[in-house]
Amino acid sequence: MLTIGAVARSAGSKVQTIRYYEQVGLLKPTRRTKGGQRRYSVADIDRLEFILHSRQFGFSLEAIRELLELSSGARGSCKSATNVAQRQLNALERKLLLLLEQKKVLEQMVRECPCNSVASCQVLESLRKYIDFPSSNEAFGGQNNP
Amino acid sequence: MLTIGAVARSAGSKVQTIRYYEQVGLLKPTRRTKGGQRRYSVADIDRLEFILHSRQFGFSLEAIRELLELSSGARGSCKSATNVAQRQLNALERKLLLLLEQKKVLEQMVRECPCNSVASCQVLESLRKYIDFPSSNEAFGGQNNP
DNA sequence: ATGGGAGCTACAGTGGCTAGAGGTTCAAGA
DNA sequence: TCTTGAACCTCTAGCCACTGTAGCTCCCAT
Repeated sequence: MLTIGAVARSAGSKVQTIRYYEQVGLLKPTRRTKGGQRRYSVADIDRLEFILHSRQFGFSLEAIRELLELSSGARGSCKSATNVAQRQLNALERKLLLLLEQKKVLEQMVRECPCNSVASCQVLESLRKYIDFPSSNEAFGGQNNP
Repeated sequence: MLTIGAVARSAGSKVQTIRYYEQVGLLKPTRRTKGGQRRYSVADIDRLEFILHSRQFGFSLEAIRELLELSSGARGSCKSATNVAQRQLNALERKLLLLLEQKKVLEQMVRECPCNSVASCQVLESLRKYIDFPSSNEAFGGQNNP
């Protein structure tokens, strides 16, 4: 039975994040002391770690909700979990293509800039003239960077 | 002198986005009709396109503000613009490393899953057991995915 | 009994838009 | 000139996944 602070330290997350996961229903409400403080069991901690690991792969909280349900064995199969992972992988690949393209063009911009005057700055010039690269308007659910 | 709708169509953005950029000060308030509707000059449109191009490279609105100021030639040099671009490139590279690592592990998970039973699902198993990969806590300013 | 670190709730803010409500304006056609 | 109705206007709320703060209360060691 650990306090929320101890759990946060050992899992490498923040206290607020844990409370947030409870608030949005990813973690079940834990046991509480008389005074209302949360106390965590091993099962609670396992569930939190599952969530944190999943977040590391960029799974959205919605996807994690799905994975947790599958993991608890209530319904669905391994196939469903693999589907969720595959969807994530597809999104990841689209994102990667986009970023690689960005990188390529940015590198060229920086490389080609003579850095003499603003008037002839290659970076600024490119940004003024730049025309869309192909695979731009892709959906990629909520990767955000903490 | 174009309407906001015409500008949005031709630039491939949304009307709300343009108004938003004005609201946060990236676009200067434009000329208005007697009735209060915005009308855009060529210079206004150039500025908008500069912003949209920059967004395509993942520059934050804050960075774009800086680039716009440099672009207008008020102060700063080409070197500063290149610095901004270089910073973006560095962030991009960190992000790419992270995503590539994610991809590698996700692929392995999916590949190795026998998809027979939930009990032995490789995906779920990995998420339960997974331990941090190295370069995780990197800051990468507000790439978000529209 | 007391001090203080750690917990609690509730709410506001982040970035970069996006969507909707509810009202006004503009320009083309009758 | 009048009438449509599409397009404009402002304002506000919502998205995601947290993070930070204010102003409390609790728990435990001394």
